[in-house]
Amino acid sequence: MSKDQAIVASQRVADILAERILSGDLAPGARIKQDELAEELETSRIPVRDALRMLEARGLVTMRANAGARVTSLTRRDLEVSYEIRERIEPLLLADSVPHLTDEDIADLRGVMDRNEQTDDIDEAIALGREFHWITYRRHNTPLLAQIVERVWDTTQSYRRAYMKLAMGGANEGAGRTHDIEHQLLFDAIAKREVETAQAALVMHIRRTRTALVRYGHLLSGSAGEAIPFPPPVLDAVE
Amino acid sequence: MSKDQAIVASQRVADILAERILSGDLAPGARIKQDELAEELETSRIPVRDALRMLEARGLVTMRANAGARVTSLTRRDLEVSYEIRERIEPLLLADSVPHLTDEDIADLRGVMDRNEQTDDIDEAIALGREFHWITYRRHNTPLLAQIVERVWDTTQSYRRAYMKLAMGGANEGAGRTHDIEHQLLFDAIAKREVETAQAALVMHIRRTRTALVRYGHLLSGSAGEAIPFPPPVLDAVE
DNA sequence: GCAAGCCTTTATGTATACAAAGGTGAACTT
DNA sequence: AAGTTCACCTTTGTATACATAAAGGCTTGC
Repeated sequence: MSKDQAIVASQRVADILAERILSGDLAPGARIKQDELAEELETSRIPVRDALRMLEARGLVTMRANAGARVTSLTRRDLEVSYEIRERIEPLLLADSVPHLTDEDIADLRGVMDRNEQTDDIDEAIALGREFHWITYRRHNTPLLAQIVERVWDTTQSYRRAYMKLAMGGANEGAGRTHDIEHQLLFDAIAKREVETAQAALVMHIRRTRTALVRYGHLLSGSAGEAIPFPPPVLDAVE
Repeated sequence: MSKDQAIVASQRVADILAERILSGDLAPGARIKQDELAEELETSRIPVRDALRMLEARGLVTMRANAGARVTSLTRRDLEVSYEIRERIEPLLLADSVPHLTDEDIADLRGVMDRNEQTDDIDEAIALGREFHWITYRRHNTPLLAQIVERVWDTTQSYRRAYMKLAMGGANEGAGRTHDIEHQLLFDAIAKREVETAQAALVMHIRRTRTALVRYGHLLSGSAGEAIPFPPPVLDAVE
């Protein structure tokens, strides 16, 4: 009873699949075959189907009857809108959480920032960035809102990674630094429990990320920007 | 081939179940047994399970391993937050749609308003109100955003109905009229393609609905307002 | 040589059957 | 009499097997 050992197969499959998608192991648009997964994870197709549906609920996977499942892919427009959504609703979540954050939470935040300064691995930086924000949301009392926010984070994570690898890879050293400074601003406001200041810092942070991402967007993709229904991946074609 | 004849069983089941939930036939918190549904709809439990997962993706159903599925129920807090979310993201969807609305769309809007004035059946008024707003969103180009908005509408619909039956039932004749006036304001702005005015009207409309709903909230529910995890329904206990 | 249609192949959708987890009620103990 | 425990029963989770639809390659005709 250490934690909650994978109780049901479908949940176990869902966890593994989610990890693969979020880690970038499976890129947006990648086809997911039920048989393959079932055999690899030594289970039947039923739990796999269940898992796919669960991930569809999280927005990570898109299914179409008789046509299989794919890792959800976004158009450039969807990606941009995702950030506009975040800009508008994450301040709500933040305000709901900040007043209840403990000193220990603040210490955790500082810890994440420290770890972030000591790494230059992009994948780790992605994970730490995510951890940072979710600590700030840790004491929320609005599961519904948190669920929506998490969904947007999930579906955009692959693109965020693609962007960062592009942006960092170039001579663009300043980008990461700006990001860190914004986190610092957010942290300071949170540490002082200044909710509105923290909200403002968060909005600025998300907005700047969006504009930066849009500026790189046309480099990332071959997409015209039209809303393409299903099969064609937009960025990061898997093959 | 009149429309799209129920192609796959799971989709058919999902459609039927969704209709029952949205119509109020199944109240929040109601238990859904796979066997029952499967037998009634003359299919096996597999498509039923699939359908439940689909509805979980839409937020209409909440599942827990080994404990069954229930119609999603919201706490008072969740309900209030839902409206705060709507207030912040629906203007985005509206702005995305209004510039592309055709004259025919405008005519449809007027038609819905007319039909609404001629009815005093609450269930029909609910449906018409929903139809009205979704016509204004009809020409959007952001499926992801629309999906999130639809989800919030879906999960709150039962509560909206419960509130309206309470509010209208009383001597509160003015509530419905206010609602209609707000729709009229929104319509006028849209007809003139004044996006920002329309957004302002929409925000006002949602905000007023929220405050009205909160004012009645304590009458509707026995809930203390705490976020209750799973089984206990909050409003509209089914038995 | 190219295009179109049929056929094979492959993957998904569904049914039946069995295993296992949860909840409920009754009986027994304190 | 009240609380607790155990067993049964209900309901969900999973595996195997079969049906069906989509996709791609082959053939055939022009």
